[in-house]
Amino acid sequence: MQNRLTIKDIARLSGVGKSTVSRVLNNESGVSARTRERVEAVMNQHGFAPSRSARAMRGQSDKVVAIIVTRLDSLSENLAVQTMLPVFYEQGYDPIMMESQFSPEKVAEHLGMLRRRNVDGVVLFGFTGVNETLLAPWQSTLVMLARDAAGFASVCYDDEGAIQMLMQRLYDQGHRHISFLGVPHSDVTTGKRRHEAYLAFCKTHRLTPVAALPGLAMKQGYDAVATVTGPDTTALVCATDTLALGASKYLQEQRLDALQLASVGSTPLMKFLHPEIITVDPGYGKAGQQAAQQLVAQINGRSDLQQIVIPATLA
Amino acid sequence: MQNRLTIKDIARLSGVGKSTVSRVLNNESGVSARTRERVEAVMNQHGFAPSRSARAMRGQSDKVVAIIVTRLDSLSENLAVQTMLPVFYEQGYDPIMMESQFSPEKVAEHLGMLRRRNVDGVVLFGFTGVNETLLAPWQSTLVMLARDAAGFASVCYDDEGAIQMLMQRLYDQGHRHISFLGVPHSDVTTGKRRHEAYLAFCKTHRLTPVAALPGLAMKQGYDAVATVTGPDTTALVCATDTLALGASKYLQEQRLDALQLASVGSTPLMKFLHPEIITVDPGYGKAGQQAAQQLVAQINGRSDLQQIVIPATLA
DNA sequence: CTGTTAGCGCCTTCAA
DNA sequence: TTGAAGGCGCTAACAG
Repeated sequence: MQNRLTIKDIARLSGVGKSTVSRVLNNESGVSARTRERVEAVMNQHGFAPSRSARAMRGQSDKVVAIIVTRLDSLSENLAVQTMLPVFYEQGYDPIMMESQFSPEKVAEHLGMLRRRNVDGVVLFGFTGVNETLLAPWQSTLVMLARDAAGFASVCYDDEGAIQMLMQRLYDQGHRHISFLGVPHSDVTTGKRRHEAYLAFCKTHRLTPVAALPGLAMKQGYDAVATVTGPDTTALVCATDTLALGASKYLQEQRLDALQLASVGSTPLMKFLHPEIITVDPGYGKAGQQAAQQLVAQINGRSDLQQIVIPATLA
Repeated sequence: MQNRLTIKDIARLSGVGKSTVSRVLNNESGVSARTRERVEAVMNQHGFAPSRSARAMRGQSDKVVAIIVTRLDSLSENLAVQTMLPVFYEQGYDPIMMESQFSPEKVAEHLGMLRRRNVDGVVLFGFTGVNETLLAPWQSTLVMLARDAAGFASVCYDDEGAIQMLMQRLYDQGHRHISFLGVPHSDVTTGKRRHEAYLAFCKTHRLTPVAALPGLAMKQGYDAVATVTGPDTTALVCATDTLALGASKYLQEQRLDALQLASVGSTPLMKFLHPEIITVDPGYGKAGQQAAQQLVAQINGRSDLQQIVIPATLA
């Protein structure tokens, strides 16, 4: 890049010493109001911006964080990332993005690179298989999203609450034969917790649970519908919007209009394509914002490792 | 971060001078094989990684690039970003992501920040309204995607080719009343070019063009279908997958199964949800990769400003 | 081939 | 309240 100004230039231009400029730059006390004003004037006039790398070198911090999403095209994760970006920018952090593609190896690889690169912190969208020992070095500078792990800060969704809300709503509407489409228990949050919340509700309300846990993919939802719907089934709860999309396609093809779908996750796509599906918003946006704030606070040593749970809301 | 090793440490540990270590680090010639091996051994043994900020300061380059997408949840842009990330990592660049949300002001804001940050280069997903004078300072370090602009490097899709392929396919299947759903001409590529390619094909083949250019949104596609379909319409070409999704929903609701849909953009979601739609792949993945490579080449002064066009392929 | 020396832009003592 | 000097980790001259 071109000849950028340095504090030395600003110092010369405003007739003071380098250190005074530095003090002004960092809002340090011990500079007379007049001097400060003058220096600031010169800075603005020339659009001066201090060199990041030079500051980083002295301060030991690059002001860089990483966001590791599972997939760039995850609708829910997108909503979370959308809200965290502004937070990071505002705080002067450069957020670099990476994709894990649900592969623990990729995470390991990425974290290795991030460590070598001396990054300040990481937001990691959790998934089944992330090895916690791998994360150990990041304990104080990592925020996990969508999952919790002992000893790590995290921002989770209210899995139980979300399912409960959907079930209650369906129950109130008179449904008594509600099936469930979910994810295997190896996935603790989206899989186990949501399924168990479903079972718990059934038990409490004396309903007969009928569930399948095929996985996260649309196709899996599509294929599994038949296995959980019988002649008297009136409603179907899906653990994720992706599953619901798959299920919905199946129902449409089979002309099973009568079956009421419900699902966790109300993304814009879902709401447009299938406004008839009852959805609950797990609070993706809020989660992203919270995660970013939590990470920044941790980096600055202004916060303990918190385990935050975002409340769900009926959409 | 902790006490990381420096080249000075490595030098001491391997009994050579700092500059020798530096030479090894940068694969410079003029180091005896034996010395090189020894130094490399020490480096590996200690997992040494040079300080980015120090190098940046010396070299005037932070090795940081920015990717400005229009929206994080754009399916097509996601596909492109997915392929460019690995390229940047491999070349040692940190890619930071930003969202323009189709707002020229946001772009201006982001570019300003990036300039102050002294970023090395930018990949910008173009859209209607991006002010070219705004981009002037980035002329040599910017690659525009999905649009071209005089004086800038760009990677574009083959708009004419894509539409032509769809039309030809439909024509071959016997369709003679093919309508078109597109985007206003203020959008030069997705709007004007695709529409004109449609018109051109109609002219050549003596078809009567029936078109509407509502915009990019799903809802707009949904709403506009009725205006371009009559009793004898047998096919409908959509300029984007988003429009096709909207149109498809309308057709489904109206039970207009007979109408053959076709669209530019074959994203995974489309292919799952509507395999019956004829799609053409504009080459999003390839485009991302090319854009990243082009940008890196430009940054290193190894390339002129090229205007690349990605060939489309029937999916 | 290899070591020494001098900064890059900034922050941090230490004197004045 | 201020300026001068030193050094962060690295690279680029210049000597050996």
